[in-house]
Amino acid sequence: MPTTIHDVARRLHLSITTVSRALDGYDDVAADTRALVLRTVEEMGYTPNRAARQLRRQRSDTLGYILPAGKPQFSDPFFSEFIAGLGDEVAARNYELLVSAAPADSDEEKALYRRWVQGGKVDGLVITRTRLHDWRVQYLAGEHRPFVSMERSLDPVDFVGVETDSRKGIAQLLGHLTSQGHSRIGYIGASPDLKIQHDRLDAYRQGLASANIAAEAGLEATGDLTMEGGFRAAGQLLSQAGPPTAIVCINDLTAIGAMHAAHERGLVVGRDVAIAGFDGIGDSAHTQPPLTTLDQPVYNIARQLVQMLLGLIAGEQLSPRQVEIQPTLLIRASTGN
Amino acid sequence: MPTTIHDVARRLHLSITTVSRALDGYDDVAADTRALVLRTVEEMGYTPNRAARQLRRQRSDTLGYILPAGKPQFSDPFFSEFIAGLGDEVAARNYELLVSAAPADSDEEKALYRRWVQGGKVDGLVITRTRLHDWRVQYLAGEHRPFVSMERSLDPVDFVGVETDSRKGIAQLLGHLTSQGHSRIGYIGASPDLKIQHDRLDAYRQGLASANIAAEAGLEATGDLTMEGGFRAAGQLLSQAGPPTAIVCINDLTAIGAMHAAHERGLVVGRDVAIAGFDGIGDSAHTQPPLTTLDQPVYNIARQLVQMLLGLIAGEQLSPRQVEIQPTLLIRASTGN
DNA sequence: CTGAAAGCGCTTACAG
DNA sequence: CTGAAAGCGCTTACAG
Repeated sequence: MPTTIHDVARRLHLSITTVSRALDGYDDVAADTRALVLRTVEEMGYTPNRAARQLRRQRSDTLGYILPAGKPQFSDPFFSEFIAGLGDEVAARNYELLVSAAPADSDEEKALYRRWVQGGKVDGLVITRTRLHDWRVQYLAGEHRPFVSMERSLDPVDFVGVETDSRKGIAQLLGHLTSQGHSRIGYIGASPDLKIQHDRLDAYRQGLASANIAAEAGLEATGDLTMEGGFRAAGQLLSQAGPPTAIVCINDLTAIGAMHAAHERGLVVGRDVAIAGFDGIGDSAHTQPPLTTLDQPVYNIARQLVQMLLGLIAGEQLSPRQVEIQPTLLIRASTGN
Repeated sequence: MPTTIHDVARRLHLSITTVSRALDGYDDVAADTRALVLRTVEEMGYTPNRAARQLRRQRSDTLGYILPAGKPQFSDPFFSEFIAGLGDEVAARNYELLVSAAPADSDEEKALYRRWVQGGKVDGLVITRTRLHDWRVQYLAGEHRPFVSMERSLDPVDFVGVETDSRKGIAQLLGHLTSQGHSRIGYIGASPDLKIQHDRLDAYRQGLASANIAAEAGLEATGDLTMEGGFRAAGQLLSQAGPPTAIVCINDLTAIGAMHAAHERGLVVGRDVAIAGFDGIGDSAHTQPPLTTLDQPVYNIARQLVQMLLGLIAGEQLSPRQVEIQPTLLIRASTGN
């Protein structure tokens, strides 16, 4: 049986009230008493029972994050870094992080969100891979539950969170590619429901337009944010008549898969075909050749999201409520020298 | 304010006792009453408050997992896959998974374990990256708190968990390398505190011995399970006089870093130098060249660990209490054709 | 088959 | 400066 506050109080011939107040730093406790309590608590290895505290305080001191998808997408290093950021910031603020996984827009996902919110498991939630019309956003806003999101959906909701500006970064990347002489530039995206697909495809088309290059439907392919998806989509692009000489990918995993497809066809990436990604995952520096990518500070974004969410929970007036991040173009050998 | 059991009971003119019993599937509730309760609960979107249930039942229905290390190691895909396995199995069993991260053997790590155990946050814990003498193991055993581990420590404790047999796999790998004509075979490991380092270095030496190759201290290097560490250690091995023609690495990340170091020296991996890893992370199939590795079914190991842990918590007699896993040698281009 | 009551371990007005 | 008491929302013996 773990030690309870009663055990501590009994040992010291104090009331549990005093013990509790001494621990929580109230200033109406005698300095001697507080010191005694702290010492004894340390000695006895007492930690307040979280469930009791939570029930009484009507909050859980826990944030929730539900990863999109089961196994495949999970292993995107993007998420490892993201969770690391969430975990570190949460720990620094004495909160806990509850993590689970469910396929995007599935019944499991809905059940999980409902259980966590209605069961009071979490005080707030972090959302990623936001969809254009996102059930989660509408639900959480409707329940008046604090949440922050990476990327906004189109739902008419007052968002708090971080948004990556794909537009400028991709324009910059296309500038780099056209300056290298590329004019047949393809794009591999993902499901049209995703906000990032919406933004990045749009940015790609705009970038072509401002370089006076006509868009071609045959140069746009669809993956699923995984290496496998990138591999397949690049296979299609590269095996058609008039293949692209450069491919812009929605994320790094897609790009790594695309590189693999190019290699398989005997193409030398960086010489015969240029390939670029988005995210700047750690592995992107270690591929062969190293991958040109639009680097997002994922770890720091995660920490910032936690800070914003805790601010929301504390009822602070945040400003700004939306932080815009500019990705950094890292030019590496996969798009020539 | 979320709906409580009182709201449901009031609406139905029933007692909270009956509502609770109907929901929990007790068989002494009239079929009609149960149906009514279930329907109403669905309608009102009621979910029992977890903190209250937990406090009353004296258990949390939550398992805990604390990742080793802060940022760097975290991004090992090994852990993403591992957490995915934990998450999926936990969800299937209606448990929750609490995840945090702390550097191995640090004060933060100790504080976290103590907080979770003593505060009743978790009913049981999963341990990985077990050290030869592991504080966590001793602590949890001393507190009689259920836990399972991947790899056993040398502590005199009755372990439940999964153990990968490095020996046979590495023997097999060395057989493969010597059959390719290699006799100068190096090894890149990690901290000697780690059980896997202990096992794999030992297996490497034994494998050399049984091939009648004398061990050379100069062919053994130390990394830290990251690409960076592998890169540095391989740099040392390859820049000495009489460099190895093959390198066995403690894990895949180390191997990927080592491949990078070889490339940088103008060596063609698979032709000029053979490099092999351990883990079989997804990326290992997509490196250039693809990486020979000892594949562990990480995702399934994680699921199995959860099953074992839930068995322990339920007080079942497990058999076997230790499952031994044989890794599968995947021969790919990084060790020749 | 249903309900009244106790109690899990805390925190926090309130009284002195 | 300290303590007695209420109550957070459940589950579960117990009584009928």
